Parts: sequence; C-alpha cells; structure tokens
Amino acid sequence: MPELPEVEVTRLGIRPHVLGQRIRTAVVREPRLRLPVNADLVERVVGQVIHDVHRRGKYLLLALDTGAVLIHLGMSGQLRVLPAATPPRRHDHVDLVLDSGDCLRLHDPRRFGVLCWIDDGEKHPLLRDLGPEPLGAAFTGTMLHARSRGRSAAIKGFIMDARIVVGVGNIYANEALFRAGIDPRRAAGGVSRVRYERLAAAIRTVLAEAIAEGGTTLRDFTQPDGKDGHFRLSLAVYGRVDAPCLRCGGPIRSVRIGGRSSYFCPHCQH
DNA sequence: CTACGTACCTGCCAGC
DNA sequence: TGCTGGCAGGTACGTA
Repeated sequence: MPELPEVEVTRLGIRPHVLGQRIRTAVVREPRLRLPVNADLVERVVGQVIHDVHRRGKYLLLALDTGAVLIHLGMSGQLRVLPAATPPRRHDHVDLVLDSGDCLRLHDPRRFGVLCWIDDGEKHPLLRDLGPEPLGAAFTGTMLHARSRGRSAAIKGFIMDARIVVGVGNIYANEALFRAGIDPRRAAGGVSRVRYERLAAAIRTVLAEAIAEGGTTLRDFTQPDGKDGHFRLSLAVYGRVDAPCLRCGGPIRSVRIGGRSSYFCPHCQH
C-alpha cells in the first residue's frame, strides 16, 4: 500500500502522540510478518522512551534509548494511535502501549510488513543498500542519468528500484512519468539527461504534493487518526484506464511492466 | 552486474 | 447464491 508519502504522513501523524512517551508494555499477537518480529521484542522495548520518529525511504524508525524499532508497512500495513483499551481487530498484530494510555498499533492483513528491533550501532541489512531520499539534495536528474547508462529495462522499474532512489512505488512512478512526459516502457539507458532532470523534478513535486494532501487512499491506507488521504483526487493516470487524459483528452492506456499495472497517455508520453 | 519471474499473504471484486 | 480467477500501494530471492 504505502509509498513514501503515505509513510511520511504516518510519521507526522504518530509523532506528536509518541514523542517522549515511555513504552509501558507491548503486545505481539502475530509475529509472522515478512521478517518475524523478534521473539524478545517486548523485553527489549518495555521501559524505553521514544525520542523521535525517523523515516528512511518507506521505513519508519522509532528511536528508543538503546536502539530503534524498524517498521515497514508492506502493501497493507497501517499504524494507528488508539486508546490502549480499544479491542483489537483481526490483523492487529502488534501494540506498543504508552504511558499516556494510548497505544501505537500495527494492522497488516497481508503481513508483508516488518517490525523489528535494531540495537544502536547495528547496520540492518534492509537499510544497507538504499539509494538517496528523493526529497533530499543527493537526488538529481544527473545522478539518475549516470546510474541508468547501459540499462535496457523499462524506466518505470528503474525509478521504483530502492537502490536507485527510495520511496517511489507504483502509483507515484506512474504519476511522475506522466508529469515528465516519458513513456514508462522506454529503456532507462536511452533517456537523455535533460529528460532525467524533468523526471527528478516531477518525482519531487508529486511526492511533496501527495504528502501535503495526506497521501493517497485507495482502499487500505488511512492516516494514524483514521482519516483518508486526499491525493487520489489528484491522480492523473493511476487507475484511470480509458478515462480521458487531463492534458490532451485522449484515452489513458494500461500495460504491465515488470508485473505491475502501468498507466500512461500514449499521446503525451514518449 | 542486469533482467526477469516468482513467492510471500489476505481481501475484494468481476464474471460465470 | 456461490465459486474462481485475477488483482492490489512492496520487496527479496532464484535463475538466466
């Protein structure tokens, strides 16, 4: 489900509720996520204070006294802040119960998410090979251009590769390529530097706009307070097969690229 | 190294 | 009314 904007909206939503809170207890109802929840997670985190909530790509990190809780929402994960007494629903796998009386609750029907403990100083393999943050200074069109030389695979898959740049998933890859006027099927290695500059700018603006709108709610995603994100109303191509292109009026087409549904305007994107 | 297919898991929806 | 197949916002792994 969540791409960078939804994860950032989640971070901003939970942060004021968890900052400075001590973890009173933790409950693991279902440890079988993409990586198993540490068998000793509860004893690791109980009594520790949450000092900050960081994001790296689509990963969240709760910074505690002696380490961090690493969280990934996979396709269907949600974090909610609720009164600790709220009865758990199906697929509410982990609670961190705070001194405030609230709990931070991970809900993830498909269990592609991750919640695990990292000791201070430990380099987690999931974070090791990540590329630059798309909203940071290290992410540029020049860098995309350089990394893409010699690659014959589709540019859409290239910008969804977290080793190249983090945070761009299926929705925002489609939207950014539309904004940049680039056909998602085009070989990454054959796109010019000028066009990569346009693409980098499109990725930054689409992600920033989506964060400002509270993310994209299609079905699963909700903000930590339970509200929907509104960027769905701004989607130009994603999910709009046969609907009129907002720029030229022609029909949006759908193709599969790397096993993922892809949407584009054949008239506006080359 | 790159490229591509497959697997993980549950829920939902269209079509029969 | 079921049932079935296909699809869903992600990522890691195996194989060429």
